[in-house]
Amino acid sequence: MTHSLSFTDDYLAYLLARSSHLVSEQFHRQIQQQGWSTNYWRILASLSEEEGLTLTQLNHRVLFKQPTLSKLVVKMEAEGLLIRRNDELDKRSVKITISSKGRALVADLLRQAKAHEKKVLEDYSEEQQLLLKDMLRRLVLHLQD
Amino acid sequence: MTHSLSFTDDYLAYLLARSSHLVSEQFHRQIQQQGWSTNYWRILASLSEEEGLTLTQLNHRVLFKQPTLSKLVVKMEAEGLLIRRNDELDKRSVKITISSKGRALVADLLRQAKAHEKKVLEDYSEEQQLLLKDMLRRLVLHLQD
DNA sequence: GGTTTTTATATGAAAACGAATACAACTACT
DNA sequence: AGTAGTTGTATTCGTTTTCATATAAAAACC
Repeated sequence: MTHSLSFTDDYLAYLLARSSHLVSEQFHRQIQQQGWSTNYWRILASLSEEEGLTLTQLNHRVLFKQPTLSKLVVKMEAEGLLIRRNDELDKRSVKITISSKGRALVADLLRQAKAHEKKVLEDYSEEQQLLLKDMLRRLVLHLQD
Repeated sequence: MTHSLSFTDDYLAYLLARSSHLVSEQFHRQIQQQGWSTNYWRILASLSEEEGLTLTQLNHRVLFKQPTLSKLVVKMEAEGLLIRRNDELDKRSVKITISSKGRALVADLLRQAKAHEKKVLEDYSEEQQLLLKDMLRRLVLHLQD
């Protein structure tokens, strides 16, 4: 005997948008109170994992529009959070690397992010957490081709 | 023997943001090619389920910022997609109802959305789909208090 | 090699957004 | 009733985002 759901309560895109929003909400406020934008956080988190990404590669991770990222990255370089340099092999490309200042900042934010996630998931068993994340990872893999 | 994951590949907020983005992406393009904004879609979809929502209630569903929704709703009224009227009981409130024009549009979009979701999930078994959605629903419930 | 097409990034004008605030109406408290 | 605090919506204005396009380099084609 299944309970009948409204469209939105059974619509995957909405469930994802809503849960994504709810999970990130408080953390984003937390970051903003420290004077940092969530865009910076996403960019730095991505850069902290891989060295010398091009703008396009970085954009693939942060999911912005290309002109948005282009401008943000210029701004962040001016603030000393990252370094842009032209690729030797492909002279159209810009390679972006996190700076030591950026690294220090992101280390702090990473700690906060982990702490926040822990709190968000505190009522979930280890198993449930793994299951949830695993399903999402598979969904991402399935869709990003 | 667990495979070691990078931070982002194991960070719930990112997995949600990424899957949300991927799932919605194509459908949003599809809507935009028909000349409609994704904001309109979200608003109309919410309105189609409940009559006479106030701006605040609607905003709770569409997850915008209040000034954004306030402006959008005025614009949409001018386009005949919805009706705004003052609440009798609480004269501060604006009650928003979908119009017949809005209803016709959303009916079409709802069909497209369902078709799109079906395609997104076509490789998933019925069971997996239920499991995924159920976990997300529970996450939303858990977080929205 | 020259031409066309595609790819990577930047830029400028226009639109959208959002923080702060204003204002009006409601609630709670005395 | 009067006052203080809260809530619901609109508006202003500076910032951010985006569409469209430019530019330059690389790739593909003939």
